[in-house]
Amino acid sequence: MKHILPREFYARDTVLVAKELLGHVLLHETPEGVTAGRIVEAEAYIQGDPACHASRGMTPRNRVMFGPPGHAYVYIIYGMHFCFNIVTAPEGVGEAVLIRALEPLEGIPLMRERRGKERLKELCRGPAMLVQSLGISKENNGDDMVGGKLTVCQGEFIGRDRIIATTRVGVTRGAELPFRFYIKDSSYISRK
DNA sequence: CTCTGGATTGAC
DNA sequence: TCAATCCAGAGG
Repeated sequence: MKHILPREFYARDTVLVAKELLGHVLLHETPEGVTAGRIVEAEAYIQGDPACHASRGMTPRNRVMFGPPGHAYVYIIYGMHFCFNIVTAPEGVGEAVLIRALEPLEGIPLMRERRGKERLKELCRGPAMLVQSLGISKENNGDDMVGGKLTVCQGEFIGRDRIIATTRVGVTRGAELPFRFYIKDSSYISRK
C-alpha cells in the first residue's frame, strides 16, 4: 500500500516543499496504464518572485495557484509544451513547485510509447518531457493531487547532503534566486 | 485588437 | 545555436 502525501505536506513554505518533494514518487493512473517516477529535480516559485506566474495577481491562467494546496497547475509554454506544477502554501497564496525531472520507475514501456523515445534518460529529463511520459495535459489543470489519479506517494528520504541548490533553468526575471533543487547523485536531472 | 516574450525541446 | 509555434498578458 502506497502512502499518499497529505495536503498538509503542500500547505507549507514553498521552498521547503520543493526540497522535500525530492525522492518522492509522482504517479499518474490513466486508461492506458500507470506511469510513475521519482522526483529528482524541482523548482520553487513564490510570491514576490518576478518569475512566478502569480507575482502580478490572479489571472485566468494562474488562478489555481491561489487555490488550496495539493492541486495541479498545468500550463502551456512556448506554444507547444506543457509544464506541471503542484500548488503549495495556504489557500490564497499564489505559489507552486515546478516538477522538472523524474527517474522513471513504473510504466516505462508506456512512457516510451508516449515519448517516441527508447532511452531511459530521454523519458522524463525535463518538465515538458515528464508531462508527456505521464500522459498529463491541460485537462489535469486544477486536479486534486490528494486521493486522485494524479498524485505523489511517499518515496525515499533525501538528506540535505544529497540536495543541490542552484539558480532556475530558463528564467530571465528572478534569475539570481537559488530555487532549483535536485538530487546530487541522480543521472536523470535535466542538466548540470 | 495587436504585439511580445516565454518555468522547452529537438534538430542542425 | 536556433527554429518551431501560439497563447497569456499587457497596452492602445
